[in-house]
Amino acid sequence: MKNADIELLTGSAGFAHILGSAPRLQLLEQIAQGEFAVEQLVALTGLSVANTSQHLQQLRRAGFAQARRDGKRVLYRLGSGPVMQLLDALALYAQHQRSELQALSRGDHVEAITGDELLARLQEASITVLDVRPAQEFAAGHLPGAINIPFDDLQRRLGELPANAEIAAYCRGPYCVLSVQAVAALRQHGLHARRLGSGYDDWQAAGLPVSRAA
Amino acid sequence: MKNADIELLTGSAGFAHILGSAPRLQLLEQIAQGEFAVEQLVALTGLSVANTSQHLQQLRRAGFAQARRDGKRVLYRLGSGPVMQLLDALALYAQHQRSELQALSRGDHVEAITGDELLARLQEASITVLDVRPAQEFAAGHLPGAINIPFDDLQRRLGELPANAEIAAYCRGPYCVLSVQAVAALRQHGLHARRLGSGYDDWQAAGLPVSRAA
DNA sequence: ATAACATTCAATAGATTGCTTGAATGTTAT
DNA sequence: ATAACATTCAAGCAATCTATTGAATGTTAT
Repeated sequence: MKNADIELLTGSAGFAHILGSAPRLQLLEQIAQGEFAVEQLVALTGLSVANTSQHLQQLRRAGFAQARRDGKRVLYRLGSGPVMQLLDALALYAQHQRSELQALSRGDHVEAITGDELLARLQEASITVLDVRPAQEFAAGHLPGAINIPFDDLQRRLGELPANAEIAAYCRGPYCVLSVQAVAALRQHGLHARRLGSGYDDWQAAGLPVSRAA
Repeated sequence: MKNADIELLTGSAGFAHILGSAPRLQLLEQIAQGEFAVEQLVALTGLSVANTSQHLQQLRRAGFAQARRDGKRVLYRLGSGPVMQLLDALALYAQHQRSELQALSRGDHVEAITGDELLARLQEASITVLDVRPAQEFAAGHLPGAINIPFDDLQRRLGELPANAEIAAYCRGPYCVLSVQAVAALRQHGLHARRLGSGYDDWQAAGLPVSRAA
């Protein structure tokens, strides 16, 4: 193994270690939504002031957070690098594991539906395909017969979905955060939803049929 | 904050904590490339047998690895969930931070190039645009005038790139792992490369011009 | 059965981390 | 200047994690 790889590896481990703490993740969740002063974060997380400050500084040293002074308070915001992507991947993984555990304990298989099975069931109209990507991406190309409800709109447009038929949700990649969250949300409302194993990109790359425009 | 969110959060922290150890990351790197017995992993990492086994079991409990028995050895492979996506995001972040530190110490700005600037410099032909996505994705649509060298081929096709002109590399998303690695590789070979701030998806979504076919 | 082997379990000492407390820094208002 | 405030620094103890050791489990070959 090359030296540079090992360096990168220990670096990665360091960053992961910083993320391996619930209080720090909670702080990151907060400052991902805007700038917050330490005092506010203390109120939101229930930690002590000094403790919060120290966590924030670990986040800052790792580049996960940036700080700027405004008067006598210090405002923290998310770092400029690909922080959200990392946090999303982490949340996605946690969600995936949790749902898999639940599935095991229920004997219920959350197995993602495959492209072939989907095509077959589309022809007999026994399944509804849901595209949770933003409307723009949907317009640029989507699976045939899919209906588009961007994830942000999902909660208030649940009524547009059939209550009894099966629903297959997808978005861009095979492990898109949105599609997993969408399936979780749909199930919470009693709908029979599964996730399409591959995302739109894979579908397209495999040469399967796509539609354009609405 | 909702209760379910906190649960997911502590879950995420747990997973991140498992990743926050260089030996474990090294083990994951190895088994990401296929199945390995404990003995082999011991040889590759230099850890003790018992220690390796314990790390592997932590990885297994967290779903990062799976094990199966083959005769008197136990073979480990990557878990079935979105493990690689998480590892990639982590490696990407580490790489990003490292290059940013280097840039700071050199006073050199690795600032990603913006779409507007790229368009302007394309018109005066003072820049070469490099698409490092797989050929299939490239064929489905790419930036005007871009040349396609998939990342896997980059090392042996370096000669196709202009030695003096500036190069802007991109792939799918704004923080695509490939484009960052590509820029790093190009710079190692003395080429003047930058990363396009947005990826192809963003470019397309912004309504900027694209070409199809080669 | 017995022996040889690969892996896992269990227990321990050493190091690291997290949270608390009290003092120090830096900023604004009086 | 002085006081009030927000944040950070520094030290200490409890809790946790790591790597090591030696024994235990399970598999194959003799």
